[in-house]
Amino acid sequence: MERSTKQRAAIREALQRADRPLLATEVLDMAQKSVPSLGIATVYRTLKALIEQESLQVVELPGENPRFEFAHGHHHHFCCKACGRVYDIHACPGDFGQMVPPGFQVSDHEVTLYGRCADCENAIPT
Amino acid sequence: MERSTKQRAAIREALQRADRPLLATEVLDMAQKSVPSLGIATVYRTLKALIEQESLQVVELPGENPRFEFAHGHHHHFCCKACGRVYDIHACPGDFGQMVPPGFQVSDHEVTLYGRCADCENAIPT
DNA sequence: ATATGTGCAAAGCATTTGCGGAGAT
DNA sequence: ATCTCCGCAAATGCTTTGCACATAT
Repeated sequence: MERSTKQRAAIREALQRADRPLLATEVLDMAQKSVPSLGIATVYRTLKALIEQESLQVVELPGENPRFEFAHGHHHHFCCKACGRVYDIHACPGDFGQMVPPGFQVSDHEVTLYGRCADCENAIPT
Repeated sequence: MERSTKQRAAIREALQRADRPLLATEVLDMAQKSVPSLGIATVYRTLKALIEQESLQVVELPGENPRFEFAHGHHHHFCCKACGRVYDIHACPGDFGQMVPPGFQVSDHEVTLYGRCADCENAIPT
């Protein structure tokens, strides 16, 4: 990732503007507002490069395509079953060391919560 | 899932024999030992049906293809970074309700732990 | 001027689906 | 006999890659 191009700027900006992890196609759609000719291949290439340099992190939810967001420390995610939006959760339950059998060493963990976000709770129920 | 066929028996048996969640291709390979003509489409169709009737559950680890195991209650998984094996963890941290912003409702959660399993801890370090 | 970056289209994978024939009931 | 199931191959959907042209340096 050496040269600075309008495509890369647009992709960065899309990810920065969003307050949530974005799908590759969402990055494309948003970035195409500044660079209409942008292709999906460039999006994937740029995402890959940003991940390799650890600027981006990947958010993988079961059964869904990967989402991408700028790395901002250890956090978890909440997925709203009603609207599908994924929110960052900055709280962390902490250590899981005592959950595992003796001899096992926990170095890392991932937590994903599911439910209804505030917006959907307040809306008329299905 | 009504008729009983040798293909379905073989697929079931593969999943039952394994002491760990299996990839679709692993199910195929194992089941083909009893039914060599078995096709991958039948594996996917059968897995899908077993999931729908909640006999099977899907284990999705970030960046990996889904694995399948017979449902056996609420539990989580531990993935050994050294050997790649996936272990069931039957402990559960419990309620995550206080981790989310006000108005959010948590109905479900998933926890994946990473680290080194007892076998790899005892082996010579990398 | 040169090497990297981009867009397009084709290729790769994992998974799903349509269809005619095989098999369970 | 009937209706479901199977295997094959084609179709999807997401992601990657090859190539020729564009462009940042």
